[in-house]
Amino acid sequence: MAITVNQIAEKCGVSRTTVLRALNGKGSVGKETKKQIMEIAKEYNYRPNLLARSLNHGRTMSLGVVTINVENMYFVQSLNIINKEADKKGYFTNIVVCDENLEWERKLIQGLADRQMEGILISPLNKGKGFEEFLLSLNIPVICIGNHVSDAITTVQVHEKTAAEEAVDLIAAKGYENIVFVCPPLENPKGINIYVHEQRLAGFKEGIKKYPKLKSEIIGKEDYLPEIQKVIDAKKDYRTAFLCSGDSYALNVMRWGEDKGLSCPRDFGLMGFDNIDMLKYITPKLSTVSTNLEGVAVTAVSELLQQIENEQYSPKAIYLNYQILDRETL
Amino acid sequence: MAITVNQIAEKCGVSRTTVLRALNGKGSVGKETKKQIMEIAKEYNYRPNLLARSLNHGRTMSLGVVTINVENMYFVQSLNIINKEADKKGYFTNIVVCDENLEWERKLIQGLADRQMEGILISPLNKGKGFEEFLLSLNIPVICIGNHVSDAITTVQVHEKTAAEEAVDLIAAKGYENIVFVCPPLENPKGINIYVHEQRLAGFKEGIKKYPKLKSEIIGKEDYLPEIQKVIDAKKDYRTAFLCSGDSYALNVMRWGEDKGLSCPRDFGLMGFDNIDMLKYITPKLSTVSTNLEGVAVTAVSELLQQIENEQYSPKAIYLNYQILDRETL
DNA sequence: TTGTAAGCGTTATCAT
DNA sequence: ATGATAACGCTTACAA
Repeated sequence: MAITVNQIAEKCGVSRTTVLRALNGKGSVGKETKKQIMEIAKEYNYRPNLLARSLNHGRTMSLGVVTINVENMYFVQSLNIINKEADKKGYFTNIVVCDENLEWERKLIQGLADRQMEGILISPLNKGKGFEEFLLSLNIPVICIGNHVSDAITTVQVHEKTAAEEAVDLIAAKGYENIVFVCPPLENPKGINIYVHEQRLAGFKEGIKKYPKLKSEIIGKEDYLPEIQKVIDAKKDYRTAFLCSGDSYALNVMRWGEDKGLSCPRDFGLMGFDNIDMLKYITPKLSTVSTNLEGVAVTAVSELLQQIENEQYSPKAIYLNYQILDRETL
Repeated sequence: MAITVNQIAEKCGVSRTTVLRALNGKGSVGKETKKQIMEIAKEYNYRPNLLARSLNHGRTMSLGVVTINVENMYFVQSLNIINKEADKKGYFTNIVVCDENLEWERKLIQGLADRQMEGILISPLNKGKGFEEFLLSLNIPVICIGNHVSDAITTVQVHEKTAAEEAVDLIAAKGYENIVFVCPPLENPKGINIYVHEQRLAGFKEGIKKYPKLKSEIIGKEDYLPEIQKVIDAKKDYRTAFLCSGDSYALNVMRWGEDKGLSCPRDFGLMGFDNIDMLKYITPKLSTVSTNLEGVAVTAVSELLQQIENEQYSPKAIYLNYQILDRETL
């Protein structure tokens, strides 16, 4: 459908080399010849076929990004930033979405690699040795955001563990006597990568050690609202706060509370993780931990490009600063 | 870095044709030869270069999707659906994001076309004759979602105009005496495509005609909250409802109200458009119009694939059903 | 069973 | 100023 250099050459009765010179402005071309070439090119709306070009000089100048279901919107937010940063350096960003399915994720990553993306950014759902080998077999730089897969693959993250410790500090300082950590299932039957949650949990456990009088509990179930209910029902004369490993959990708890006529911080304290964008629409303002999405995205892209452009690179673990946001729910 | 058919052929001392036959399981290959080829391929993790393959048979089996800033999340929601539908038919989906910038949008679309996407899905920010010509110059099928660009380009949408009329009916039936339509700036200095809002506005105007006693007003400013304030301040003895052309507007109004100690429906009625996913986290439950994101996405993909696969196709305007959702804010 | 040759659209090198 | 040729990696006839 689209016109090619060869076709232009034929129409103009010159060789394709001449056409190229005219089009790309390199080398010298007869004035009249050039004019005619440019006219035809314009008329038929010539555009270079980037597949062919890439095939030729072995570079696509494209990055692949695997993102997940909108539920976990904290990653979706980064897409714009990634796109902008990549563009600054002349790279095109190809995003694919993976609806929380391990097999799909691999399939999509493979699809990106097969399409010759020069590097891949991913907040992985998969984990383990097999996945590590898979990523390494791609033979292109891969950067993990948040979730860690292996030391052989660069991860950009915030120090979730100490963030959780500080969150505990804050909650304790506010005078809560019982603190409940809410996170995804830890037994994790599906084998999903919940590294960040594990880190936060570790931080939580570490954090409460400092407060021997503090009661604590961990809720790590798919169906966590009934457990929350139990906690509230059992509530005696002490104040309880829920520290949720992810703002969505916290929002669900908040919504659940509203249905029961409970509000925070009056009836219980509530704190999330991630500081997702939609929080600005939520009342009361959720206290949370900002995991610095923007910084992580910028760093991840810059690191990826570095790995692409330097023949030699070594995997790293990069930590960015987080921020404890004490707002209205504690 | 990755191994190619030629390299395998060389290693095995056969021609690349033989290697291809072994790899693709077509034609007959000597048992031993095949075994050796497969081993080398496995060892070096051979994967066909899809750029080369596409270049060869003129098909990429890929779709491009242009999506916008997460603010307008109503489109982001569709991505998963689009991806799944495309995959069912064997297509790969490449998403790019455009942060509300007219130039960027064109650039990204061109980038997708240059990379030989076979079709493009877009909820366009651009509009007008120039943009229409641009899209047509791509020479590949383009489907617009929501916003209309030209009759020469297929649009999939819901009937926003009648939806707005019905919304007015609902609000009037609830006994409101003053109804204020909130939408983006209509003078629209940036030349952004606000077709859906224009349609809704038209529906609003049509709708109120049926209720001569109903007071009404239109707020179409970037900075609309002060105008809302004025409406509330001027409020006499009649009940006011805000019909917002987009749930984000409604949520902002709700948040604004909360800051002022006002709540709906006690102090004013509130209704949105789109039924974006995050509404489930919002209290009180926002009354809104479901613009059937899922249906639109599925239809758009199926229509796009049809246009890709049939040489001859004619642009259409496809309308899907919407749904008035009367919840708690009216 | 295996190989040769041409082609997809672009680019780079070397001649004329 | 212009052209011929080979190359990128894969595919598909068409031989041998």
